[in-house]
Amino acid sequence: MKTSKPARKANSPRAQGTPRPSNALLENYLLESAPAKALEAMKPHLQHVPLSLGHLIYAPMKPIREVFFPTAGLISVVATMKDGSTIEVGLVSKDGMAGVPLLLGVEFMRNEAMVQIAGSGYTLKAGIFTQILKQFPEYHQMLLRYVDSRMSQMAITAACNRLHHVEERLARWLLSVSDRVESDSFFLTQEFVATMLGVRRAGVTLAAGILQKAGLIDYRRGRMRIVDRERLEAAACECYEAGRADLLELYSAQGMAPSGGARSSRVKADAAGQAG
Amino acid sequence: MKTSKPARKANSPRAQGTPRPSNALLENYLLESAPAKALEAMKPHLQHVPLSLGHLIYAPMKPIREVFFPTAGLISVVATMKDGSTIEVGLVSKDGMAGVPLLLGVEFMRNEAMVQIAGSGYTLKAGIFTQILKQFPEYHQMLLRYVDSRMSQMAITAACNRLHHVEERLARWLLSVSDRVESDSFFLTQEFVATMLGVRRAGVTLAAGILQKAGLIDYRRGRMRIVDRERLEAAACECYEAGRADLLELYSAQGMAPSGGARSSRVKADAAGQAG
DNA sequence: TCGAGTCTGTACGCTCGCGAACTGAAAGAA
DNA sequence: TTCTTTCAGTTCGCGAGCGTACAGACTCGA
Repeated sequence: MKTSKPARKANSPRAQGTPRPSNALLENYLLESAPAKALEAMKPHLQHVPLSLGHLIYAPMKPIREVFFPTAGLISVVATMKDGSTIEVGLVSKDGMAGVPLLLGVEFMRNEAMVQIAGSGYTLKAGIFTQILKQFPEYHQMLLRYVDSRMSQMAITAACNRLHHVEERLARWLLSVSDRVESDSFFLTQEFVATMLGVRRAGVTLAAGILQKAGLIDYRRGRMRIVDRERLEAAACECYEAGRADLLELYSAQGMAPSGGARSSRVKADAAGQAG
Repeated sequence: MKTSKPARKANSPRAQGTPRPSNALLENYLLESAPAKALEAMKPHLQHVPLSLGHLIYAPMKPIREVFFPTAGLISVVATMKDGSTIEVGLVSKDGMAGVPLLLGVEFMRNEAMVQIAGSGYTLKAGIFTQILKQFPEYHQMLLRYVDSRMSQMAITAACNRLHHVEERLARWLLSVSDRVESDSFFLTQEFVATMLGVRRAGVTLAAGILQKAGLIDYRRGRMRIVDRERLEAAACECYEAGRADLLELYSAQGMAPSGGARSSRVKADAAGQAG
């Protein structure tokens, strides 16, 4: 159960420092791995903007005015019921983009999307983006693979939501977030987490308390820190590994060169091992 | 609460008899609404095959050899956990296709797919299908909208799985199935339903019992019948309406001309009414 | 330094759904 | 017919998570 290799530099926010080959400065994988010409065409229209905590990126059933390529922080796609209860159905970070429906020829969002961890990102006007897709079908094709990975994550989430317990789900979720923001500590209130997991705030307190007492995480007034990643992974449900494997899949298919928690080399082996 | 118009011919499996304009003989909306040339190119390679109950269409993590366009019956995409627990993450019928990843450039399924209600459908070899997509980008684009609708359904399901109770979910699910097979009665064991909803079999018995006593459904040894659709809709969670609105969305965008439960004209109004 | 606002810990009764049985009933085969 | 198999109904104790409420603790700004 214990991996011999140092799977991840613990506690070091933004551990990677090696610049990526070509378009590394952009700090968003979907932009970085764009064909050179497509990127060139986009560049003049890319606007780097801050993503501030809680900001509503998309309102449900409203047209998509622009797409977002985060470079830091985290965007959550959230489903809201009539009675106000909510739950997360998608997670977007520097390894992805918000505004996926545009890739499928649909011009509005069905769910709302909001900034969950502050950061920054590039925006691109919907019209221009659509143009780019037409102009560079290889890029469009690349991005469609990303859609598949999002679908896959959603399928896992759908199952996880039903079949697993709060504590495991919390562990899974924290790990996923950590992977995506490439840091072991980040700002999050329990209230917020509860919204994402679709449980009571008090439920999160309880679950987080257990994880904290066990020394897996450290939680203090909005600041969350993963202390023992190994054991937190053990505490998470299988969905974490499954999701991570999917991401890796995507990365290798796209020729991306990511670094960090979601990309430790043993994942692939694990996933393959349990496939049979 | 009661609609004046006869929203649906009750108890008559396959109630529609009016042939659809052009490619109506095909009985699958995604085929029927294909551009004429694309369809022509596909036709020689389409094989009409029976879909027999329980048949495994796709195994998880295996390459997609062929895509399926059902013409009757129902295919479920199911997520299975290590411990054997399962839950449905997608529903495919004559209004859709199985093998969506191919549309996104991914050549294997992440989840398994199986026949849940016997029927029939067309198969098309993956290689040929991929060719067609390249050759007819308009058709590919059309199908991508279908992907969006599947994603949307999945998002709803993910939320529903977490936030709603067995009884409402059962009602929703039965209605969805009924819409898709275009019949108010069909064969289903409680065991099977439990698998789809991700609950115990006994849980389904209980929920189904309540619905039956209330006179909404009629359930007898594998045969399921919707008795009072109106009230069953009222018993279902909001997710049913939401999903139905999405489907309608898709149909109108694609210029499809479907008939049956999912398409009663009042749906649009309802959906629009609650959008604000 | 104090107070307002925000976030977290905890408690209590309750409901839903679980796991694990066992019984009964229907359908199909011999 | 009788036997076997499959499906449905029901029970029981149990645990997870809910809704609600309140108290404590931290933070920030006045």
